[in-house]
Amino acid sequence: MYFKTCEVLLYVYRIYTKDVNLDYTLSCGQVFRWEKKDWWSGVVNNEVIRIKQEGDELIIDSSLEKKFITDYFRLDDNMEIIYSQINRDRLMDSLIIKYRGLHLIRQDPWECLVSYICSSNNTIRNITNSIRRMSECFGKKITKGYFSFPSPQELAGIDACDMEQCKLGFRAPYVLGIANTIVNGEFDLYGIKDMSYGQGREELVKVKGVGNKIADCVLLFAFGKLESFPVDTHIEHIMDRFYGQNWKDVKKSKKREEIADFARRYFGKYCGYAQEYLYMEDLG
DNA sequence: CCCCAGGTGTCAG
DNA sequence: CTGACACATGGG
Repeated sequence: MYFKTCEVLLYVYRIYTKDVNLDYTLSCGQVFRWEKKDWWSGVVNNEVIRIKQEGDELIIDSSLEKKFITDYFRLDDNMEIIYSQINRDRLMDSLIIKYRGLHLIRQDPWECLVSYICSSNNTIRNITNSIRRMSECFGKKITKGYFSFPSPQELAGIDACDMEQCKLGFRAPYVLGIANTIVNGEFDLYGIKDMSYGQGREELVKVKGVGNKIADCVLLFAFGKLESFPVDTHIEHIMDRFYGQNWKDVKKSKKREEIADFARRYFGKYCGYAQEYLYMEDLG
């Protein structure tokens, strides 16, 4: 079904789903460019998407087709199997009940990488504002108030002075540096898609500004490596609280890696999903 | 003034 | 190899 408005061809269609909760999915902190009014609206793949949920169906207003939306929101994930695998104790059982339908999202690798570079020692509010400013300053205008996220090419030539308005602070040189290494062919970000979790991580941590945690975020949120378990302050906090006896003798500098390894053993190959439910819970 | 925020690079010991 | 510290920006 389609109709014409403001000289732009808009398509509205529905997707029937099971075990999807759009509000949890878009507000759990994994993405930074979605906003909820009546509908959720965001920019993905240089297009505006408006979407809302009515019961078990998603109503989508976008020129992006159903296949893209299904892939982006991982609507084909078999949540019954994933839940049964990660549901190892009372805590996860209660989180699955509480946040049922929270899906991981399959983000664009470049936008995801830059977003999580911005996340280091920062607040979600500041991250969101920086990403919005980068889009407004260096992306392309799509429609009123909506800008694409700037490509590596669009950021590669930019002078550090012109980046200051985006308020990335000490992270700006990392972002500009990575954009340049991608454009000149030194770093093949998109090639990581075909690598194993371990190989991809090795490649990502070679990048200046990317450590284990940011690498794990990109591997989970962009490349769909569900065995990735990013450990940040929130995850460390909640994991200490419920499973802390398992690493009480581990040195502080090794602790986050130990937590991630424990989670892989404990929650299994879909532990990335467990991570997002734990993160949601610790956000409060 | 202090502290902290989806961490990471760097540098003495 | 380990721990301490700086790194911009914004808010409590």
